[in-house]
Amino acid sequence: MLKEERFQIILDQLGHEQKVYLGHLSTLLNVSEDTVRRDIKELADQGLLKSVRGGAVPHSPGPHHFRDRIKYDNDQKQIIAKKALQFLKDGQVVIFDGGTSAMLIAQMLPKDLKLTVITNSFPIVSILEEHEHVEVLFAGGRLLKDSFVTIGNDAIQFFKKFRADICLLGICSIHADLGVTGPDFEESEVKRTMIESSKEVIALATTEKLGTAEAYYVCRTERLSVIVTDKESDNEEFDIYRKLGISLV
Amino acid sequence: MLKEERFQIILDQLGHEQKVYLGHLSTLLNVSEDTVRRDIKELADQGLLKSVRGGAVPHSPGPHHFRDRIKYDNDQKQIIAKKALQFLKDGQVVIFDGGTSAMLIAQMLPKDLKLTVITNSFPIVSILEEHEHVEVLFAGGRLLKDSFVTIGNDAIQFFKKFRADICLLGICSIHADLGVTGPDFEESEVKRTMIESSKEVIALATTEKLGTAEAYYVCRTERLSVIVTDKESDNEEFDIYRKLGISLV
DNA sequence: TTTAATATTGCAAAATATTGCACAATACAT
DNA sequence: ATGTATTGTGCAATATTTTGCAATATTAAA
Repeated sequence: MLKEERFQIILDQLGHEQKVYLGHLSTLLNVSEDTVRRDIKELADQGLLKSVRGGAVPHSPGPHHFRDRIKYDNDQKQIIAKKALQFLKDGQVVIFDGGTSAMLIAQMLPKDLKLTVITNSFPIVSILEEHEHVEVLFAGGRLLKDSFVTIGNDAIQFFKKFRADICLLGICSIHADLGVTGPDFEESEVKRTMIESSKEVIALATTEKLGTAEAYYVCRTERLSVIVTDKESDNEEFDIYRKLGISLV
Repeated sequence: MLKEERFQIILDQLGHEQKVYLGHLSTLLNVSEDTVRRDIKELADQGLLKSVRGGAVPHSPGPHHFRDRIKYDNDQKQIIAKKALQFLKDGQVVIFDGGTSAMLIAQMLPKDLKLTVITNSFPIVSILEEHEHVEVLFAGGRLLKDSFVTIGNDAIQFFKKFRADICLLGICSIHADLGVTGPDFEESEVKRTMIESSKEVIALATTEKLGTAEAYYVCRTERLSVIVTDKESDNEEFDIYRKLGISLV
């Protein structure tokens, strides 16, 4: 097997997963772990991935300090992202929220999927840049430097112009009675508009966020069409949301 | 068998497969591995495939990452960027155009300079992210993937909202009579609006762009306050612009 | 801390590349 | 045709790269 073939396979893996393990690759490629390590090092030097202890993670071309916020060793969001992918179909218009969950979905997006993506997140743009069949519409506004999205009235007015098929909404807190809430006023304002401009809202939430609430209101729980979590959907603690007509995945 | 026949067969193989092996080709073409190696080398020189140890893989054009492209243009534009810095003062509102020249200025910007930057360029945002004292206002719109800016009506309407002190304008062509012109209609539209929204326009132009013209009109030459070039300003070919009241740097 | 997992380094064997060269095939001029 | 230059080919000697292994160092976790 050519070295280039191994490179290709490793990079392919990172297109789908958010991490690859030395041991796994070693058996998959039929070479020693040392060789895999050296391959990874070489790819890392080319900036095509990031070498980490025990394996490798994708090199996100986005702003550096944003990348650090992603916890790669935490599989929860990756599970969520993978589950959420099933809802995206060719030709849809999709609003991507600025959180890390939506970002992971963008990273896993098949390269041949044809979408129109509307977003206010810079990292998402830098990921989708490589997707030939994705048209990107970006919401202007004031740059919020710590989360790398635009906010403010301009962003809000931008989203109001659309009627998207789906909104992928990263969730801070969901409470059956109190609805969806977030910790930042302006971001919550923008999220509210994203939701208003979409037919269906798919909430991306790790289970520990269920049943909690924060200061700023985003939307009623019933507005969500689907809640994608990292746990099995037959969990009994989800029943309360099912009663509201929301499907859980 | 003709050498050209072998070339054709090798390239055909790479059309179907993602790789070819020396050994395989050697038996297939009935020549020694050395010859195959030489064939591959020749094809690689023509850029038709990529030679790798043990065989060859299709030549991937590779996504020309916008940020990388900067390294090539450097020499002249760096001079320009350095000269242009003198015009930026604390507290100003500055529109940054999407070209590489403006990008270099952003990269050289002192970290303690206090500015409000308005732009439609993603690379500029990712540079200025690290500048604590720079507030960034970003123009939304449709993403133009090859130059990494937003364009379209949304971008135009965004710029119309401001009255900036300075517009840093990357120039495609300047002609004393025909004015400033560019090769892309939509980008030129946006540039026009940037100019309308600024008190002063500082043009960033390598000298070979002076005296040339392209298809799409941007603005009259007299609208420029300053032209920053890579040559000494006492050059006689600049006189024609001085007569129009433009300072050359 | 101790312990287990992972990384790094040096090294030798195997695979592959490069080089120089002899010779064959072809082209090209006379 | 004939000789000559040019190019293409295979072979062998040599150089380089790749790879796996083992010894050692480093890191993360208990």
